[in-house]
Parts: sequence; structure tokens; C-alpha cells
Amino acid sequence: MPELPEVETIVRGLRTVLPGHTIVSVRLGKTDFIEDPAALAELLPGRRIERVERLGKFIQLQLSAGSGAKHADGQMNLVIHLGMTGWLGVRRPEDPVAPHTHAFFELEDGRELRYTDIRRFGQIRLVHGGNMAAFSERLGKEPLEISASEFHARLAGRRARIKALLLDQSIFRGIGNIYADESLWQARIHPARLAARLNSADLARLRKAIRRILQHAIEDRGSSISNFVDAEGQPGEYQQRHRAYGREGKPCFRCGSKIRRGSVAGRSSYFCPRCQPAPRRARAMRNAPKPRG
DNA sequence: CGGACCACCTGTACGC
DNA sequence: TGCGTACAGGTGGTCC
Ligand SMILES: [Zn+2]
Repeated sequence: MPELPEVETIVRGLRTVLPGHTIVSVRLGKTDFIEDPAALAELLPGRRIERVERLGKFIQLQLSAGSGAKHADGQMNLVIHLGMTGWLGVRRPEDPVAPHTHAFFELEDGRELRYTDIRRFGQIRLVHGGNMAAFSERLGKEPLEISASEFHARLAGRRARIKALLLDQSIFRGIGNIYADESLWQARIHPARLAARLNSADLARLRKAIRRILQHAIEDRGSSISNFVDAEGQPGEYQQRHRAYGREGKPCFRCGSKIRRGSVAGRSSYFCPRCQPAPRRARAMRNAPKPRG
């Protein structure tokens, strides 16, 4: 469940062990999710990891320019997205290899950075130093950094459903299905409300809810669903604090009504029918994602 | 612009 | 036990 808090948890773990170390070789398993597998083996060895950053749900390993003719292209970034089931962490070679581990970046001290991803919805790509700013600008604002006025401006006049906009990574980067539902529950806004119909009090509440929930989730090292663990292998705790997500039929923590599940923006969406009243003449929300033929 | 639906891939839970 | 179905943290495409 890598959304912003889980990715931040992974990044904080990697930041304590990776900077200063050099990639000496690369081994790959399945590569259908890697943009240019050959380029990894060709361009990474010899580069030192300088910084570890998070851009929304992306992990950025900033690498040195290295030396030698083939490194004449300057700084490089190894950019990794965890998709639905990705994991990234450092292990020793003798440590057991988790199933579905598809990339090993061997370090000069013998340890290896491993990428594991059951469904392979993640991404591994190289972004040249000169293209990194453009890459970052294609994404929206960090939800923990955006000002109130910019938050309002980005949603003003949009006639899409608020949840669809929260999930749009070009508006805000890092919010996913769990934290969208949790934030909307906290702010008492139905996920199918149109953004343009939210007043400024609604928007102010929503921004505060997003900040509070993401911050608390980071403190709890994210939500662990189906075995998510951080870079050290420890699970998160925030799933115990979910108020809406995954709680269909259970009582609302505020009013006791049964939490309902519907489909908004193509995703399962959990909300309290009483605290989060449905938009008046909105098209009836579909019940749940339908099976495909 | 916005939404519905499909695709990518693997695993798990559950009904029969 | 086995099989079919629904669903899962995400993104990106098509079609209307
Ligand atoms: Zn309620």
C-alpha cells in the first residue's frame, strides 16, 4: 500500500543507510516493468548515492556523476515507484531473498539494495540530472507543503468529484486511495461531491484533514496491509487508526452509522452516509467495482 | 474537461 | 480438494 506515508517511511529508512555508498553492479529478474533494463547495468555501476528523496509516491536516489567516458552525462537519478506491492530495502547477500525480488543493486561494501514487487505495477527508471526538475514539475504539489491559497486555487472551479482530484498526481502528489478516504471522512466530505461545490470552509477542513492524517500516518510508519513492511522489515501501525477505509458495515467512529462502500473514480470508496452526506442530485453512486468479462 | 472501463500482474479470500 | 469470482496500496490508455 505505498502511498505518501509508506513511501516516506521507506525513504527515511534508506536515508540512514544508503548515502555515501556506491553501486558496483546490477542484477535483474523480470524486467517488464523497467523502462530501460540495459541502461541500468550500463550507467549505474561506479556511481555514488548522494541523497535519497521522495517526490509524491516516487523515490529518488540522486547519484554522482561518476567517472569515465560513459559517465560524461553528469548526475543521474534512479527513480523508483512502488506501484501497489513494491518494496525497497538494503540486505546482506546471505539474507534470504523474498519472492518476486526483481532488482539487486550491489554496493561496494557487499550489501545490496533490493527491489521486490509481487504485481510489478511499480517502475524503475533513470532520469538524467538535467531532466529531474521537469520530472518533478510534471507532478503536483506535496500535500504537506501546499499553502491554503494554493490548495483552494487548484480545486477551484473543477467540476470533477473531489476524490478523483485528490487521487490525481498532477494536482497533489502522494495521496492514494486509503488516505483520500481517511481525509474525506475526517473532513466530513462525501467522495463524490464536486470540487466546485465545496465552500471555503469545506476546503480548509479538507486541507487540514489531509495534513493531519498524513502526518500521523508517517509517525506510525504507514499502514500495513497484506504484509507491507518498511526498509528495515518492520510493519506500520496506521491501519489500526483507519476510520473509513476497509470498514464497510462497521460503525462510524463519530456517529455510529454503518460505513458504506461505493465506487468513486474507479476505486472502492468508504464513507459514512451520515457524516458525509451525498451530493444532492449526483448520479447514484455505483455499488462496487464490477467484475470484468 | 470528466467519467466509465480496461489493461498491466499476482495473490488471497470466499462461495459452492 | 478444486474451481470460479471478487478484490487489492497505482497508473495510463481508449472511448464517449
Ligand atoms: Zn458518521
